[in-house]
Amino acid sequence: MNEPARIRVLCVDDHPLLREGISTVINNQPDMLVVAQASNADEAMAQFRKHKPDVTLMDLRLPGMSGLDTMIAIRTEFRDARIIILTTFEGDVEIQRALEAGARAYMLKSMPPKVMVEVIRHVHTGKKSILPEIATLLAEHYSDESLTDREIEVLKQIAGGNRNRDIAEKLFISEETVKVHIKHIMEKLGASDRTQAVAIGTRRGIIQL
Amino acid sequence: MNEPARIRVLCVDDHPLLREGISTVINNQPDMLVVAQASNADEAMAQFRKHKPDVTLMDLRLPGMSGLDTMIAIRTEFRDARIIILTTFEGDVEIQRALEAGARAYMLKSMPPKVMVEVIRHVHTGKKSILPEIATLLAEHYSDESLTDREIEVLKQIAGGNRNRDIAEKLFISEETVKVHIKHIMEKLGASDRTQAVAIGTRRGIIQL
DNA sequence: CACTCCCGCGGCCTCGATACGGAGGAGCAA
DNA sequence: TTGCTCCTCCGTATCGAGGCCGCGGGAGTG
Repeated sequence: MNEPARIRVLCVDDHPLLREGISTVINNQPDMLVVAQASNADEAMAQFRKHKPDVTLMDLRLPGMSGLDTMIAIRTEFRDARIIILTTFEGDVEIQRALEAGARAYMLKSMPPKVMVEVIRHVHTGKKSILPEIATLLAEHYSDESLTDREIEVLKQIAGGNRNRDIAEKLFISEETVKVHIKHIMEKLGASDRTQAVAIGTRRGIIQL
Repeated sequence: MNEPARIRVLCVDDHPLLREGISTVINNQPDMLVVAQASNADEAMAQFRKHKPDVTLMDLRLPGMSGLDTMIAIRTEFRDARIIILTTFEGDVEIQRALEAGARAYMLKSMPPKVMVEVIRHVHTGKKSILPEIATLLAEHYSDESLTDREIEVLKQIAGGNRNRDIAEKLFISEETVKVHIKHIMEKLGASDRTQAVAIGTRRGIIQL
C-alpha cells in the first residue's frame, strides 16, 4: 500500500446512470477516485462537508436548488472548493455566471471521458481550465450580447405568454419600460420579434422553459 | 461455464459517459450484457447487423439522423428488433411516434438503474413495457392535444420568427389558413399567444430549437 | 351514406407589438 | 468629475396578431 494519494472527487448529478458512467471512468484512472455522489443540493452539501473532496463535478440543472446556487452555497462555506460545472447544453448562458461565481472549469456531458479526466487533473493542480471550444463559445455568445438581469426577467415573462402590460404590472414598471427592455433583448439576440427571442433564449439556455 | 445465455444489449447514445454508465449497470447484472455500443445512426446500423442484439437501447436525439429514424431503419431490415427508446425529456412528443413506429418501451434517462434493467428483462420476454408514469404522460399530453403535421410545420415557422405572411409564402398557403392553424395550435397547447405556444412546444419536445 | 377530422380559404374588427423619436436618475469605475 | 451602463419613463405612428363569423374539398371510418 504505497500508492500516491488519489484525487478525491464528489459527483453531483440527478441522473443515476450518468453518475455511474462518470464514476466508472474516474475509478478506472489510477490517480483519482469518486468518494461520494449526490443527486441534489442538500445531499451535495452533506457529502461535501463529510468528505471535503479535492474536486467536485456539479450538474447545473438539479431538481430543486440549481447547481449554480448549490455551488455558491458550497463556496460560501468552503472558500477554496474546486468545482467543475457539468451541463448538457452548449449554449447554456449559465456558463458565464458559473465562472464568475468561482467555477474552476466547465464541461459538457457529451465530452469524451479522456477529456473529462484531463480537466479534473488540470483543475486539481489549481489552474482554471477552460477548453478552447468553450472559450470560443463564450466569445461568440457573451461578448456584448449577454442580457442583463432585468432583461432576463422580462424574457421569462414573455415566454410565459404575458403581454407587455401584464409584464409591466408584474415587475412594477411601466409598459414603456417593458418595451425598451424587449427592444434591447431582440437586438442582443438578433431576433426579429418576441417569439423568436424566446426561441433563441431557450436555445442558448438563457431561460429554462 | 454453464451459464444461461445472457440478454445481449446494444446501447446507442451520443454521450460516452452515459453509455459507460448504462454499460456498467447492465454488465453488473448476471443475466445481461452489453455486446456493442454506438454513437450515431451509421454505427448503430453496423453494430446491429454485426451482433443482432436481443434488445437495443436507442437515444432519441442523435447527431445527424434521429434515433427515431434510426429505429425505423433498423426495423425495416430486422422486423422483430426489440428497441427501447431512451430520452432525457419527459414531455417529449416523440414518445408517441416512437411507440407507433414499433418501439417496445420508453425510458427516461433520469430513471434509476433498477428500473432500467427491469424494463430490459420485460422487453426481452417479448412484452411491451410502458411504465405507468409514461402512460399517464401520454394520456395527459396526447389525448386530444396532439398537433397535426401541418400544425407542427407552422409552429416551427413561428419559432423561427416568421410573420404569418412569411409562413404563408413558405408553406404555399394563404395567410388566413396560417391564422387558422395558429389558432388550433394555441388551443391545443393552451397558449395565450404564439410566443407561449413556442415555449410550450419546446418544453414538450414538439419542436427542437 | 353520414360522420369526423384535417386542410384550405375569405373578410372584418380590435388591440397589442414594434419602430421612431425623446429624456432623466442611480451606480460604479477610471 | 467624467464617462459608462443600466433602468426608468413618455408620445406618435404603423403594422401584424388574434378573435369572430363564414365556406368547401378530401380522406378515413362506422
